[in-house]
Amino acid sequence: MADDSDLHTWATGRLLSTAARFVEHAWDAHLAQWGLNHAGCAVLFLLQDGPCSQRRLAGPLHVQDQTMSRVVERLERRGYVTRARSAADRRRVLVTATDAGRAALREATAGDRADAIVADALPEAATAELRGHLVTLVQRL
Amino acid sequence: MADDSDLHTWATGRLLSTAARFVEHAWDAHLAQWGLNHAGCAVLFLLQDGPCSQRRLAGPLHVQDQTMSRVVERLERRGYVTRARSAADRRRVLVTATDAGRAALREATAGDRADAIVADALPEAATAELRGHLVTLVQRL
DNA sequence: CGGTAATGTTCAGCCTGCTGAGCATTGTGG
DNA sequence: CCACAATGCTCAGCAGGCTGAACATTACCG
Repeated sequence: MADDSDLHTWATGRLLSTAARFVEHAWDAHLAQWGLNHAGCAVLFLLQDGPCSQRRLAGPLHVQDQTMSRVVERLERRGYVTRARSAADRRRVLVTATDAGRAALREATAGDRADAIVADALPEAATAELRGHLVTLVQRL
Repeated sequence: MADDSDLHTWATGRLLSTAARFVEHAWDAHLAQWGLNHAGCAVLFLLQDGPCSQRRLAGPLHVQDQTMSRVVERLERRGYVTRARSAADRRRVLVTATDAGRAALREATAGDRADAIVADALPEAATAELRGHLVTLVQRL
């Protein structure tokens, strides 16, 4: 309790990181059932629209190419994704979700479990406000 | 722009992590001038009240002991902190800020640079709302 | 056509986080 | 007093981030 009383004196950045870590941790714990985590889950989500190069996966997620390379490698090890050099442009690596990958994504995200984590701790109106401010923050940075 | 238009469809967790990463990155870039980062900076801040065991540093920051161990080790390498086994309880490691550490903290945090990062992207009222929701989230998780 | 720039991945290395396990010290109950 | 639990820290290893640098492929321009 002594900790939380000081919470208001923290820099907003630290507050943000801590909250993000907590939510991410809870989400990862749920995804662990399928050998997934938040990063891999986001990639599988993007792959629903069809195969995609690694760079085109990294962009929307605002992550470096090098980071994406390893996330995809891990997904490949788990058998949720296949990688193949593109025939049209041999620099590109085309990432494709496997049936297992699609199934895992479907099961893991069934019932909006992702947002339930936040929804359990925050009223709906507050969540909407929070999301709005976060979107603005991301867009401006 | 195509990326940001999809931002509203993201899970709140991903939104939170991305925003946190962005703010942290900007903050780290500023702290790099003194060979610091967000983690070390928070530790130096806590040490203002005097020497402290590593566990008592990890608690308020909601971080594992193992993580704190390495953050403090890094601060020690930079000369911002000294470590010594406690005489009263030889299990404890007493961490003490050096003059250099106190000076670095003072310079790095001068002018509220930490919150300026968020303040530049978000109006004051929105920041207050955001902070309120984050505090609630952390307390409930 | 050929040199140079741009593109897309990967490798090496660092940092913060986590888990799991080990180790020394201290506290405690029989 | 001594075995056993609790405490405080460290080591090993993994994962997601980042930077910097290398590499092959492709695009472009003189």
